[in-house]
Amino acid sequence: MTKPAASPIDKSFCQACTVRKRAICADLDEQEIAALNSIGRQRKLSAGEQLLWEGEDAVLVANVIDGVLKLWTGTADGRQQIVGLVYASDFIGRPFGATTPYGVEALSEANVCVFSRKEFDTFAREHPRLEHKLLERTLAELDRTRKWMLLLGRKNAEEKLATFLIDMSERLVEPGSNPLSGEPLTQFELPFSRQQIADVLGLTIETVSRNFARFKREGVIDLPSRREVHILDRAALEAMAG
Amino acid sequence: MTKPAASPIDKSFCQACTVRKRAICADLDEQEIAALNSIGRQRKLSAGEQLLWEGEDAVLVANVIDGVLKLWTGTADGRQQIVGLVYASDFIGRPFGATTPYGVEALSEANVCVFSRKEFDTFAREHPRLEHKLLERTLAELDRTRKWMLLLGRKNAEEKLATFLIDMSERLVEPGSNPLSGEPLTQFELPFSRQQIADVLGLTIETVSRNFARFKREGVIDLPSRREVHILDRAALEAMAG
DNA sequence: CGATGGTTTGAGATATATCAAACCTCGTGG
DNA sequence: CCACGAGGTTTGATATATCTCAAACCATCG
Repeated sequence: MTKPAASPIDKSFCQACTVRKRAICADLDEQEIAALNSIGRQRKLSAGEQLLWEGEDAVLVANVIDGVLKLWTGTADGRQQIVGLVYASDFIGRPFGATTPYGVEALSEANVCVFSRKEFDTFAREHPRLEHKLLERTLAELDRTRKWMLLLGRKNAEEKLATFLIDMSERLVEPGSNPLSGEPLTQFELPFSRQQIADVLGLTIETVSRNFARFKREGVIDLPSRREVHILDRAALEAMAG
Repeated sequence: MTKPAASPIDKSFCQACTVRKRAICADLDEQEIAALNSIGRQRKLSAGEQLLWEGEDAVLVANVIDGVLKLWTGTADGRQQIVGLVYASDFIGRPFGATTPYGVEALSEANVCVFSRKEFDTFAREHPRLEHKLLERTLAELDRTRKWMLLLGRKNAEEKLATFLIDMSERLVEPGSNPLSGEPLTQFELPFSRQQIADVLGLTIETVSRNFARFKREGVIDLPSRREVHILDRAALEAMAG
């Protein structure tokens, strides 16, 4: 009903959206969705394409429809740290803030549902249910981020990589299956290069590579190709994660 | 007006609260404050006292009235990582969550304004302005935490300590003066032991101590006593922070 | 096929951890 | 008032995990 075809997104878009029930829009009714619809537009990103730059004006926010993106910062001399990974149904950007606090770059091909930050802010303030969803998500993300600080500050390379693999096996479940309730995967394809894994874990590419090799040698995992991982002995891996 | 003396906190309490204008309660009107008042109570913590334990049921949330507290996690074998520091007007605890994700311990004597988590959740859901404040605060905290990941993952000991000292000089401003608009301090007393600094930075106590000594030897800072710091050459310190 | 970019493997350097002892500081009790 | 003890801190000597530099390797794509 309601809006004409002038709407930036086909009005059937949100209804067809694969993450509709899991993203922050989940609690909105038809009318609210239509209103949100009218200020959003879909955008396709190719692997390696950057959506937001650290320090620039916070012009837009977005929902991830599919694909994987990294949030990153770095030092002046080029060292990089990945400070977050976002998957389908996750939210991107900095609402209620003037500047973007970190860069956002697609690691795989990705589709995102983009909003002007200011328009989104206004909409959010008028829709407490949306703000509540956003709050729950932000609180969960903060918990996850703080847990990662233990890894960065106190774990050694072996523990870091083991933790990373466990984490991936739990997060790379198919978008179809319900997110956290299911079983973790025993085999999966990493959407990251070795360098990106190093930038997540605060290690060098060589240390990552050597530990992968060792895990394989010890029979804990198998590596059929560069990006495929089979977990052969999950208990051992969990023990290594510390 | 409204409530009788049976209220857990004297109804004049919130009005007299020193963080009233800076905490998440800031946007509430008199009536709302009174309602919040009726579910909260003040509690005094002595240095070293733990308010929340990681993994336990999330029973309470709180506002910090004064003092400094640490948020921390650790590994099974006792390594510890401080994942956050909270000061006057900051919010503590995990609303809308079943378990407490990290321990909370007072580093100095502290006063906190405590609420049952469930009652607070209910109140928050009925008061979007409060939820909005909480959202803004959580988003800011997430930004700060992610910035700290760069320090933990990619900075060396010198850069870590320099960054820490700069950060402290900006955050330990008197509760009276307005929080972030003012000048950073050139001298201050750290509310942390060397071990706690090490646990913030992901270093050992010896490495922290050696770098303090070196900074002093190089004339960048002075250390009149164990916990006092004078910044003698802020520009140099900022350059070292990377 | 040959070039290219990412990855693995190796040898060596180095920052930080570890282990250990000496050193303050401050409160307590003789 | 001083000696003592305890906890935290500093300093030193050594070990080691991880980084750095460099070369070989491999997959992919024209």
